[in-house]
Amino acid sequence: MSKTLDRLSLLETFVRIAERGSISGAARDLGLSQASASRHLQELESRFGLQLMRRTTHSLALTQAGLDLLRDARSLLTGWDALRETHSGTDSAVRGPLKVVAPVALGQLYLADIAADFQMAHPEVSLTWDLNDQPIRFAEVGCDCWIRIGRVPDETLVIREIGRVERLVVASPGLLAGFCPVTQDLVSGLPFVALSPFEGGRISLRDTQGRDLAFEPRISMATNNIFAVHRAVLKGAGAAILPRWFVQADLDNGRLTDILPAWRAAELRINAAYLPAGRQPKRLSSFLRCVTDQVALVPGIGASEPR
Amino acid sequence: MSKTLDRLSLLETFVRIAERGSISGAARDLGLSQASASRHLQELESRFGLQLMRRTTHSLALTQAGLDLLRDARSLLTGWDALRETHSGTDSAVRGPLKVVAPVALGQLYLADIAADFQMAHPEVSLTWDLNDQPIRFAEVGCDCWIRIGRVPDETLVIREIGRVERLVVASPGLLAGFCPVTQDLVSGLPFVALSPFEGGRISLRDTQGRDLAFEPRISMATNNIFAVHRAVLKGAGAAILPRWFVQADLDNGRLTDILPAWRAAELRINAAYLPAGRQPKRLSSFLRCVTDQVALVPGIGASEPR
DNA sequence: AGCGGTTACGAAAGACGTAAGGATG
DNA sequence: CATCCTTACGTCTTTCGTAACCGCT
Repeated sequence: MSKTLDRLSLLETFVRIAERGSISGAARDLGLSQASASRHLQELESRFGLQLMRRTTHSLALTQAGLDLLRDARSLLTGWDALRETHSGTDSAVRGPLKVVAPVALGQLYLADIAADFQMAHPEVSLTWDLNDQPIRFAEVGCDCWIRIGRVPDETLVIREIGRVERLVVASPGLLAGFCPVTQDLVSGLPFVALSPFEGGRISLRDTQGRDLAFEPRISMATNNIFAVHRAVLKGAGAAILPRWFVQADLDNGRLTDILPAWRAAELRINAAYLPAGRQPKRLSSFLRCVTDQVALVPGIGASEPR
Repeated sequence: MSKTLDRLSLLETFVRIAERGSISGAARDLGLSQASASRHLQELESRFGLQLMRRTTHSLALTQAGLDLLRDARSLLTGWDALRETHSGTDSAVRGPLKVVAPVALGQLYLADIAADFQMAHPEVSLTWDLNDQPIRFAEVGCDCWIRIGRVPDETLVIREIGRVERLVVASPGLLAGFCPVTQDLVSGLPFVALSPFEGGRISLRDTQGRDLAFEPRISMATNNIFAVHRAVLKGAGAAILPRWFVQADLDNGRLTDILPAWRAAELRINAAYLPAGRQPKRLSSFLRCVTDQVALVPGIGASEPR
């Protein structure tokens, strides 16, 4: 067992191997020979006295121990990165790779603009913008920041609320022809277009005075894609609960109507999650600040206090 | 500039040099030659491109940059330590050095017992138990856990409440001869022995129903030592506000009286502070758990929820 | 003069890449 | 059979300790 091999380098190699699922790939990335990368991994295993990856000739799989280590290793490396940035004599700019995972719909509209602005404000940042609504295995995926609507299913991450989604009940004027004006009683008779996952088949609303209203709508159509919901609602296939930021333009030009202006579905939190490390690299803290600030300007997204 | 020297080792050497205030001393500690330790420091400075310590031939002084780095370096090293412990194949026991700074009075009585019990429960831990009521410069001192009554003057630390000090107004039966029973009105006529720092010369009490009572007592004696207060109060030099944990025995055997049983001075928080690192080494998390649990058993110290 | 930090030098350790070996889909 | 990981080997980098050098107190 060697004594002098840089411990952080060992972790870097390990993390890269885990990300790429390949020793030779990681070696290419890091400018090492395959042999070196392989040795690094062995060295790490030998130091910890446990197997991190199970090797079958043509594939690598993290062991449970490896999976556990992966998260902590990333956290530590982030810590080093931040330390290096904070204490480098030459004032370092915001730079380096930054991988963000965000929800599809939000991420391809407003957030995409914000992300693009951020990148252009910091040209030395190399931004990876992955849109994905599914829970990700943060530790394995190697991302720096995960933006998610609603609960973040990972207790090991630091969660920070960056906004809230105001949701309202909308429908096209056509659909409403026979219902005008819509009352609380009549709304339960409307067909609804549901955006999956749709919890329990019930819609729960609350009005400005805190009163509750719940009913089980007739679902005319269900889809997991918000744009499909949108088209269906425009055509009059049903009413729907949609985020204000998504339908604001339609409300303005009259293609959709907020049919129960006093009533709102529960707000959803927009959370940003990242690894706990003593400090964050500038590119991440800067990105979070940027997103938080910009998101607050989007109609129907109440901002939370920056911390 | 070398490329392969272990980055964490560099930081370790730097931290040790800063703690010892001497390169040769640190070298001895770490089992290196003076030359190596010196080179490590130079190497670190060269990598960061700034001067960490100002050397005059016979003394070392941290520069501001060095001071800043010190804290983050410790945090990172703690992170490595925790990672190594968490992921070592051979199940690691609670072990290693642990330096705690605690308040003098609390630290030489109940807390000393708790600390001793902890050490005996974990013989492989080498415990340094420094008692000090003054604010310490955490980053420089190199301690792992700082227990302090009241506010912890360091925003970079993680604070955790481990208990609260209930304080009551006590006096010796002798002093009370002419005042028995003591009423709210009469108490302001009593001489008081003050425990410095004594805020603003005023005593503020609150009763069980939330009513306030404040007065400016005549101070017969002021000292920063709680044992001196204790002796003076026993002899009848005045009443005093003292923690319940400190006077419980005297109350039980009648040498002191809780003269206003319905009234209490504001509770003081007992806080534990430590460096933010992703995870804590077992010896620290284990110590915190032990202290929190044990402190809850001391009369007059309300425990907070463990997290 | 003594103590402590820095620099020079030779020796030893070890990390790297190349290349060969072996296993799997 | 192509790909990918591991192992062996020779080279070369780099680090280490010793020891001489230099500056303060």
